[in-house]
Amino acid sequence: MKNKEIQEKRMKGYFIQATKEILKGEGLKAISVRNIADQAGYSYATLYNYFKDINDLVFLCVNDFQEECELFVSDLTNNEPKGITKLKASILAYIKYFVEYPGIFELFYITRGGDFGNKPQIISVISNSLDNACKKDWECCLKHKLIPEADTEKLKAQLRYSIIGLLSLYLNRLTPATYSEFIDRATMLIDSVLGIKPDIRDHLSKNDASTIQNSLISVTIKK
Amino acid sequence: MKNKEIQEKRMKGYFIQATKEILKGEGLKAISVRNIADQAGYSYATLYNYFKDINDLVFLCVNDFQEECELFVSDLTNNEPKGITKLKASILAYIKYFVEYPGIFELFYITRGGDFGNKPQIISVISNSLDNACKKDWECCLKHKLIPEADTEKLKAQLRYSIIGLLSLYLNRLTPATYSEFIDRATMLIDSVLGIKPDIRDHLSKNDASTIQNSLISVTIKK
DNA sequence: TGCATATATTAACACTGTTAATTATATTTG
DNA sequence: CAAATATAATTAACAGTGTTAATATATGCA
Repeated sequence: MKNKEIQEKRMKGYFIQATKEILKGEGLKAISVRNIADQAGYSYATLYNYFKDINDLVFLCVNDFQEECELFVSDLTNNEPKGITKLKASILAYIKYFVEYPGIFELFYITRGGDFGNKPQIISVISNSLDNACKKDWECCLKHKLIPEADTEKLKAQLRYSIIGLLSLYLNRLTPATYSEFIDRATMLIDSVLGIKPDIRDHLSKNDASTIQNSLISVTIKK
Repeated sequence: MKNKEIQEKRMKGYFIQATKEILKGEGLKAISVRNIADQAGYSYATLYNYFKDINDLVFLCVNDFQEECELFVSDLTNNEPKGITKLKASILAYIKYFVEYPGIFELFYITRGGDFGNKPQIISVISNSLDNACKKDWECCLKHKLIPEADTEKLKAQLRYSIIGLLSLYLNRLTPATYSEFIDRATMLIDSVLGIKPDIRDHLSKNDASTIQNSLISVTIKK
């Protein structure tokens, strides 16, 4: 029965779409079985014919949001000069995506969705979320030897963890209290992890896409 | 009326104690007004005579847990040789505290408790949680110039954020999947932030409390 | 069309936080 | 000490939550 599969996929799509809209709009706190079903135009119990529980449904949105996030990042950093500067811009854009959609941050890093053991694919997407959003930039930096290959994994890990922490404190604990202060700290954090000196060149480089800049090698922790 | 104040404080204490027990035991998911009231030996509505809502009550536990955490850290690191080694051990102990009590981690860094604007004291305790748990170690390292003073704030920030992220991924996303792997990553993270080279001395140093070791100065990002 | 199957819906259950009304308990006053 | 009052604790109720079982509706097939 091919029709059945098509219809089932369509139905799932309706619920997933509804869930995504609520998550991006009112956020995770507004997620409920009845809310989602309303938005999808069905009764709340119908949902259980297609998903085993509400977590199952909610976490299916992760893939779509990761795609959207990567688009968001590349859109926001298109004009940046390649190299460390663009890597830094991508990380900042990644941060801004989750500030714009706090519900998606909760979904990715906060909410405990019960039995994760069965969904290694989703866990993998989440764990590699930042790395994938900056994939091209890392490759570029490696290719041009702007970052020692031996350090990349350490740096990626440091960035992955510290940016989750930074966002957690800001979104969950209002620390720091203002957005501009938050962006300042984010910038400082990225700079200090990547070993970028606060420099006037940082402000000029946006309009200077000719050369690849800021080699990291000279300022990295030595082996 | 002095008696009234004493009695009120006592009553609050009963509920706070009950909340702490549940948080340390079954965790935050088991927290409910009726649950807490049961544990305290009162009816659920009685709770509202002493706390404006359940968040108000739950977040009053933060202070106690921070104290307990600092004790936990100093107990676990008493035998470590002072200096970078002890600082590192303290950070690891801090991590272990929250792995032992995931509910307290949720309370500190995850749960959104509504109107935080009115509780800057609690926010402050949370924001400075790690720094305070390692306060003496930082002071020692600074005093003996094991870490350049100019770098301390950056390093503290990096550690603060990345350890929250590390714990989030492990406790919320089971990444990595095993405890030993997690501890490995935690160790690597601390080492790479503090600039400690993986070294045999790390394993020997536990029984060598004679000297202060591992000066950071020579391996720090240069100014 | 009539029947069988699959799908959608309503009803119900056990929870949640919170408030209002009610009962029980202390305290103060005559 | 007894009665009136104030205070504290309790139960009842409401509007939510996720989930399941029973019922109603629509679909596909002979």
